[in-house]
Amino acid sequence: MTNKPQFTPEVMKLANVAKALSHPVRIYILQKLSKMNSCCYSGDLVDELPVGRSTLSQHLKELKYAGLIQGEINPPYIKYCINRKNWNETKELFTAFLNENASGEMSCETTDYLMHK
Amino acid sequence: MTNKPQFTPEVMKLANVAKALSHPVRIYILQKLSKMNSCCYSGDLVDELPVGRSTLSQHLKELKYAGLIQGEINPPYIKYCINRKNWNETKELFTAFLNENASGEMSCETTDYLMHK
DNA sequence: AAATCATTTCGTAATTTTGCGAAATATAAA
DNA sequence: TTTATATTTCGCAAAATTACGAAATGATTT
Repeated sequence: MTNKPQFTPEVMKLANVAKALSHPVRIYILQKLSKMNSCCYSGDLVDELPVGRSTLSQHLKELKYAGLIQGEINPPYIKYCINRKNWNETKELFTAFLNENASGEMSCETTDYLMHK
Repeated sequence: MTNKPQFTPEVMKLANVAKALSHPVRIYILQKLSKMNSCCYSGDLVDELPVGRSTLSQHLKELKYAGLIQGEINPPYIKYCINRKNWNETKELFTAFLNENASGEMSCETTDYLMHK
């Protein structure tokens, strides 16, 4: 049996956040909420997006489940805004992931120590 | 008819890259290839990951399709490494996305200009 | 020419995601 | 109390993702 290790928590976190970001509707919402640093309502968003109300609601639910946004009930509206704390954590997680490489310019073409023949 | 605009190319790019990153196997591969700034073979990876050879091959194909890695045929091996150019573009794209917010600490609790009542 | 080797492609099954409209919920207004 | 409003949940269908083993590919060794 070859050993088949599990993924580290960091790898799982990155993959899960990436999944939450993997739909244009959800990117749009996060971009809007983080850029303006403000909040908005499902009803405002539905006019700007090519999906229906129930579909939008599902995307908001997913973002909420992923911890990236939070909803504040303000009847009959629900005000959504960025979850600042988790958003900042996500920022750090991704920044670390994207900048892991040694700064050197070593590339495939210049490294042949793995070339078999 | 309420106007239902399409997504900007930037939003689509972000969503597509996020989709490519949305599986732990693919995060693991990218982490390894970018961190070491080196290359590796499908056969080396299969022992480190809890998936079979054909499944791993599919994940590599997806990463290649997304432009994040490239394969160099070196029979009977195929050497995979990061696509440096696209990886750097991705880095910039995500960094911009994650840092779009005005640096202020304004939060949901302090912005009530949208509060209805 | 036959056997071997690393890898991919194919066919298929199980699961997840996405999307919609109808119905439900919960509050405010008439 | 009825009506209207904003939003979600439900039930369902279509499409995409994930995974596997078997077969194919393409080059090398025997």
